[in-house]
This record gives sequence, structure tokens and C-alpha cells, in this order.
Amino acid sequence: MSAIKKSSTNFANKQALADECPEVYAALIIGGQWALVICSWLLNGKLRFGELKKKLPNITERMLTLQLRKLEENKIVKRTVYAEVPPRVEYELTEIGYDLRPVIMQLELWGNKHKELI
Amino acid sequence: MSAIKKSSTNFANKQALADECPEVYAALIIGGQWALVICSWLLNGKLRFGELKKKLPNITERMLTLQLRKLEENKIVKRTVYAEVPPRVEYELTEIGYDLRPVIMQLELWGNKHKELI
DNA sequence: CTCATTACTTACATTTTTTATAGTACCTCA
DNA sequence: TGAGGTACTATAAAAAATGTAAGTAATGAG
Repeated sequence: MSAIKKSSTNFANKQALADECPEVYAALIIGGQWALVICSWLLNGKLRFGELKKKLPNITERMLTLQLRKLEENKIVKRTVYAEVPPRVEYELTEIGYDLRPVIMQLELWGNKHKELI
Repeated sequence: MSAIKKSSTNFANKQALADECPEVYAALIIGGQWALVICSWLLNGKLRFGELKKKLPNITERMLTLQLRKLEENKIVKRTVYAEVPPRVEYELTEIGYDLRPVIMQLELWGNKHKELI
């Protein structure tokens, strides 16, 4: 997830789409491999880095960090560092983060319906 | 969008997530770069290949084809070929395709709210 | 002094997705 | 005969996302 190349066609396309379509804009924000699951877990309350890792057994620390950073940048999660040793860092959804609940619920509903159909 | 490698960790992770979380399952299905916009347009009724292309000025024909194929595989769009020359092919949402409307609406709502905030 | 713990970071490799470019078949109309 | 329209396909390359493996800092416990 290295920095996206601002000269690429891909970047321009994403920009244009996000500008025109709020759905696509939203999808780009919550659209990493792990972003949605992370948000789902956090809907139930704050979690530490290590706790999240346990909930997502297959995620690597790198990926978890990257996705959390992206979510943080987009103001979806709040990161709180406690100056302790060993360190303790808590992640919590922001208000707009919690606002994802209906989005996620619709996705779940649709997902379940689609699964049945197939 | 060549076939995904079934031996990769990435594939396994996606599988596992999709199995457990219907939201992620749904996100994987409607999650290509262009899939959501295509569905959004098709919510207003069927469109021909060329019409879709005009709606999405920056998409390449290859990408449009790929995304439509994926949507078709997932029973979200129906493809109808008319045996004419020059050829005419129409794309239309299926029932479950139209069921995406509330999902897309929630995404829009959230997207707009998030945009304002930022 | 050494070790364990936690939440990372870094460098690199691989996989997946997207873009670029150039075709193709078919018939129709001029 | 030859151009033109439509909906594609093939191939290659670029870019983005994800994964692997190995560190790091700080400090309190033993």
C-alpha cells in the first residue's frame, strides 16, 4: 500500500469517480482488504492493536497497521496511545465511523441474500 | 484481472473473510474499480455496451468487459445478445442486482456525509 | 544483565488489478 | 471494393495491494 502515484491514470480515474459518485468515494475509503472487518469489530467498542490481531487471525501486522493508518487518515478510527511499557494503543471508531453501521448492515443483508441465491 | 491464484495467501484470506462476513463477501463482489458505477447506471434501466462506455468516459473497453463479465458471473447483470449486424448487446440488472439499490443508497449517504466532514 | 512484552517499522517479494495498444468478425451501405 | 460501426479479444506492461521476514524501542520482572 505504498503511496499511490498521482501521475497514474488509475489515480486520475479514481479521483474523477470519487468526485462524481459518493458511493464510489465511500467504497474507496472502506475498500481495503481488511478495512470492513476491522470496522465491523470496532462497532462493538474499542480494541487494542493486539486484540484486533487476534480477531483477524490471518492478518499480518503490516497489513493491520496499514489499514488502521488509512482508516485513521480518513477519520474513521481514533487512535489513542498510552505512554506505558509495554505500549498500549487503543482504536475506536469516530462518530462518522459509527455511522458506517447502516452501510455495513445493508452490505450484510445483501451479502446473505446473494449467498443464498448462489 | 487474470484468474486469481488459488494457492496464494491472498486468495485464502479472501475466502476465509467472505465465508465469515457477509459484508466482506458483498464488498468483494461489487468491489472492482468500476463495478459500483456500472451498477449505479444500470439501476436506471438497461444499457448497451457502447452506452455504458459513454457514461464512463475513462474506462477502457477491456475493463468494461471484465467488470461486466464479473458482474454477470455473479448474477448481478444479465447479458442479452441480439443477432444483428453490427452487434447489439444489452446489459440489465437482475433481481438481486436491483437489490443493490439500498446498499448503494447507504453508501451514497455516508459518502456525502463524510465528504462534508472533510 | 537478560528476557519478555507490545505495537509497531523497514526492506523486499509476490500477487492482483488496471491500463495501453492493437487487433478481430460480421454485415451493410455507398 | 472498401469504409464503418459494434462489441468484443489478445498481449504486454505498469501500478497498486498484499504478504514475508526480520528488525526496533522502551522498561519492568526476574
